[in-house]
Amino acid sequence: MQLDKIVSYHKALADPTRIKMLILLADGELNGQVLAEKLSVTPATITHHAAKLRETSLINERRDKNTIYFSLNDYFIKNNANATVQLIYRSVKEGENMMDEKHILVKQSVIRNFFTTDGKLKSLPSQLKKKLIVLENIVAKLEYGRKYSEKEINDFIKQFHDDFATIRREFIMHQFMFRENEIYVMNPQEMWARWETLS
Amino acid sequence: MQLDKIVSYHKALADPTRIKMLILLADGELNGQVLAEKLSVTPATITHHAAKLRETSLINERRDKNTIYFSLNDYFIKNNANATVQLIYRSVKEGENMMDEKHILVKQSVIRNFFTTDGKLKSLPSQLKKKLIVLENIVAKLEYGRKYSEKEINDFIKQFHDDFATIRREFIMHQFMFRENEIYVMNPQEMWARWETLS
DNA sequence: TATCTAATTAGATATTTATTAAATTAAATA
DNA sequence: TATTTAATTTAATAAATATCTAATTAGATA
Repeated sequence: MQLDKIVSYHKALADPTRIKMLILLADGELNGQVLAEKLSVTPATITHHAAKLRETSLINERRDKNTIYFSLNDYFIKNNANATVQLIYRSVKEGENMMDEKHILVKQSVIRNFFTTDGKLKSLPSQLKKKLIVLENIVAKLEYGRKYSEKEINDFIKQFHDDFATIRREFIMHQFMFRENEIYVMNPQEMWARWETLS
Repeated sequence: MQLDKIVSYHKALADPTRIKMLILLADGELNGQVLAEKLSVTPATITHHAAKLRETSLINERRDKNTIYFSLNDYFIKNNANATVQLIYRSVKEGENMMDEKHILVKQSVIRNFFTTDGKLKSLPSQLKKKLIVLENIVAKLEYGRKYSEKEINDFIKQFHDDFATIRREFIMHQFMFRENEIYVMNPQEMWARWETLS
């Protein structure tokens, strides 16, 4: 029954250590030892919490040799443009009242670092959070509601970067756009959800 | 610190009795005795849970003589347009109650009208509410968590209707599924945020 | 093979919390 | 005033859970 899923979901987020884990992971993947160190708990405690977060699909895991790297589940980022995610993205280690301005500064800094002065994209950041800022900055220049052909999208992206195929794929993967029958449209939710999440 | 607020918020929603209370209150205000009766707990338990919901501003109270009526907090309604609230409201808007079977009849009626006896879709309803019922009924037959190629999705849909392209687009548009890089997956939220499946 | 490292499991403990019965409070009414 | 009704508080209990230490597992490497 879906009631249990709702309760499990909120239980997963109803613990300060787990929220802190998510905040740390929002900055990039980390393994158990490092999480334990940063949160001042033992690795066993991390295992315990990771299990809870995994059960509700909030994190992913990747194994490299005998180290397991945890990361935020993209789903979580995409579908939770609410206060919790805002906290996870803003709060972090800095002071709390600076968060709003701080985040805008971060965003401006990312844009400054990854775009040339005449608006071309130098390269796509590998860090998820920065990548989303870059993609958002590009997609925001599309006309909302308009349908684009694949060629139009390619031409549009080429204004910013030659590798239009990669960026077009990122739009779809991160749901900045939908594609159907070779026609591309912006995700309508994009207009507010993404902004809430990132700004 | 803001972290505590977030944790408290999720703790408040991390209990089945409290979620049920909110679902009941979404239908209109109720007093403690009635809530206790409907939820099969004692009034003392309602007092306990009401305190938790009040602490996180999820409910309001109104006194009339010596009866206290609880209701959902407007703030909660307006500022929590997330899956949990949507579920709480959806269940009410459809005249649905956890103990009530009326919504199942509505769904069965739609399914009877739009599907043939051997499970084929006659046509896609134009009315949104009915369309969602139909789409839900189809998508529920997919394996949760499995990744499907475009061809697999097409073949799957063709079991129900020839116009797989339209239906596939509807899946994406209404976010019953995600597509990433030619691979389709069910929206994980589907598991609990949308209507419960028939079967 | 033996050893090292990261992660998990098992067991124990302390804390939180959901629930109830019983006592108490607060307000209305006969 | 005495009674009734709804809600709360109190005290007790049971269940869940967060955390730790110690032991164990799984992989990689010397």
